[in-house]
Amino acid sequence: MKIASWNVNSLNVRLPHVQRWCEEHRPDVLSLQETKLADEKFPHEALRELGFECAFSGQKSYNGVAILAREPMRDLVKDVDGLDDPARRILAATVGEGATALRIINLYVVNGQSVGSDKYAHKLKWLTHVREFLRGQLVIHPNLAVMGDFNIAPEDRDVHDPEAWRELVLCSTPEREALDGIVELGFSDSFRLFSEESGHYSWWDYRQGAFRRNMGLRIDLILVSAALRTRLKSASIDRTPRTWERPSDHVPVMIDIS
DNA sequence: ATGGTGGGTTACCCA
Repeated sequence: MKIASWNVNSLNVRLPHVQRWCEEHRPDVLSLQETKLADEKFPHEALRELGFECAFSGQKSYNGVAILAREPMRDLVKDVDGLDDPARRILAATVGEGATALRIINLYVVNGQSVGSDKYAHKLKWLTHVREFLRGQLVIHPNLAVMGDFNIAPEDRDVHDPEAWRELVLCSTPEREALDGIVELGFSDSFRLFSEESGHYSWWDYRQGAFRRNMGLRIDLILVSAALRTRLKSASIDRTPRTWERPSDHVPVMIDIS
């Protein structure tokens, strides 16, 4: 069973990429971030033709998350206790039935703009509330995967130039501690169970030829619960869509579970 | 040196 996550930076623009990638990789579940579409504009017909059920929580212009799945989804959650946030950044859904049912939580974490800004403070507060939500979800749903654009590079080995990024937004110590606090609830960063080395990134700035020079960050993650970890067969990042015409600045990350 | 690119909308926008 393949589960993937991709910040598409406008599903309207990137729908052909999603179609192409899904035809090539056949994911069973795909979480999308930054769809930037109001729900009434969501392209569910095109995605149904690809074989997916769709759950989505969108808004015009900014943010927006969706989960595509081969099987019907239930128990959707779009808001979290304590977060009075109109931005559509969270979508939880249960895929499948019985013992193999899987809880998917799709996050588009607040970017935070710059260390010390109001948006940065909001990011840290947002992560605190999301952590409490995840703590509760983990109790109810042992087979849990939390994925998305975390807008945090977990460690220096996830950063192309750690010294240049030292204590900047996406890499600062308080952000990493907030992420650690989530992981310590009982998750594993799936990618790091299979690959230890640096140089593997999921996002490259559009500017200054950053992708060509591999000046990236690994900020798109799939966290798996302990129960799911025992079923994990692989975890990877697919750089190829970044080479396609008019790409997202992020690429898909994925796991394979038994 | 505050650039540069690419979404979105037509903005003191967001990444």
